[in-house]
Amino acid sequence: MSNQIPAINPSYLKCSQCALGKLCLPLGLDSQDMTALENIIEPSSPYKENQSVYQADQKFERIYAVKSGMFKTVVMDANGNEHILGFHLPGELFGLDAIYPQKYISTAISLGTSSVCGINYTDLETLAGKLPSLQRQLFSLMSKEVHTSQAMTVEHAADQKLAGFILALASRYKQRGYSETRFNLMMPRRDIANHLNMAAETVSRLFKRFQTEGLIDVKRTDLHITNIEALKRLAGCASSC
Amino acid sequence: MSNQIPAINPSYLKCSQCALGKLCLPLGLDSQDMTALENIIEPSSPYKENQSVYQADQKFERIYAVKSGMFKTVVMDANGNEHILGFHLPGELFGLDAIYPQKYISTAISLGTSSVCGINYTDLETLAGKLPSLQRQLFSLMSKEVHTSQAMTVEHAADQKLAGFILALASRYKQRGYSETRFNLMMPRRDIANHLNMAAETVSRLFKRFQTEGLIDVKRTDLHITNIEALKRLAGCASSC
DNA sequence: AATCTGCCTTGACGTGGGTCAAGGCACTTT
DNA sequence: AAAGTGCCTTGACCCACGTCAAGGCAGATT
Repeated sequence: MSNQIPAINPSYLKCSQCALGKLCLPLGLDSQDMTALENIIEPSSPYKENQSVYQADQKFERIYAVKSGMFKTVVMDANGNEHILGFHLPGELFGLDAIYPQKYISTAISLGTSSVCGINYTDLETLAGKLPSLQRQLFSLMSKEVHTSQAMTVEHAADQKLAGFILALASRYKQRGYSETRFNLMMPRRDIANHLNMAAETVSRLFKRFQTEGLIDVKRTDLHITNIEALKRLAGCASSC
Repeated sequence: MSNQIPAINPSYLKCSQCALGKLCLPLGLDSQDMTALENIIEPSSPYKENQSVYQADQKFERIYAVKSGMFKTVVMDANGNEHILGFHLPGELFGLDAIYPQKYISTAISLGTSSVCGINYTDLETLAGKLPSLQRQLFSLMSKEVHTSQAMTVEHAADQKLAGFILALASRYKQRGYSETRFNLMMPRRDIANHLNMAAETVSRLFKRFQTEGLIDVKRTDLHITNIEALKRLAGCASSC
């Protein structure tokens, strides 16, 4: 596992040329402000599967925006058990939880080939002080992050949690302009189970049950939601509506 | 339940005179910046037990800092089940999760007699753009909030969750200059259970087990931690270290 | 001082989901 | 094409914890 940012690929330099602009940090910035932001962004060339962007306990320097692919953030408890805090899709930030303690809490790992933009946090703070629209967007994204983590704690039973997880992914893919009802999970059952605090066997059995009940259609990591309304009813709407 | 801020009590006006200054929003501000912050703070006179500061779905206008007592934030799912997202101690902010959606997600309710400072969010944003130390403190507090919500998702078994909950309270009381090992829980068993997604009976049985094992000493809401190291070992340190 | 009310405790019982173990399926390596 | 590897599925079993029900205790009410 590497914790270095791979060499810069010049073709990836500009937020203004990035398809994710309208979801990511630049949301709400005019072209002049966006240029200022571009000057402090450090795009990376792709990470291969299972490479780490940063490790837990490492000194905090940058926050990261996902450019392509998917990343997971993982913590280890005192007994050596790993726990996946979350999965991060293109346009989403990670590393925000490191601001307060000034060191990374989790280790960030790529799922499949994936790339990020690194943003030096000191520079970002300084720039946010100058650009009200950037400051506003940062507060907004951090607020969203708080909400997302809280929503997860609401669901109770295993079927609710899994339904909520699927719906949260669906809604995030939809925002990004992908299909809400058909997408690739990217991560293995074991990772889903770990993230939701259940056994991989339970995920497998629930996928089967959802399929029998006509809610979804899964084959490996390829997921098709066939009855989104019923899925929302099952989830109790906590993560989604 | 009221959702009005009670009339201003002049004796509560100044952050600079507030014992919580070093924990709350003013942390890191010099006296000039603190004066600017004081001008946008709206202190409230106390809420009685079970009064609401704001209701879910209400338009977002202010974030709140706890001045005294304790508040809980509660959401209701589609099936009408309430879930307690968190408890808020003096010097802690709540309402931050409303920034992104621009409406309150939860209802905030006082536990016992408690008071808050309201802070108009638009004014706060404007001021944060002018005062780098305030902007920094806001980002830092929001990052902490993200971390807290995430930490909760790590614990797994009921005994780990309850141990983690006790330890998190202990550490927050310690930060505030109160005893780390002896404090008042403020909330009934039912609220603890709800927050941790378990039955009130389980909380009762676990309290008893912890007591038998010499970890704690509880009588109603009065809690005494008698073996904090063992409690930390049990929790797996996720919420605490 | 007696009754009421809300909260907590304790016991009995049932079940959701974890664990263990075996096998299947798809992709990789040779 | 055969063997290997990793992931997923399925079944059997069992335990932690939820649910239900009864009782205890402390503060409020009269």
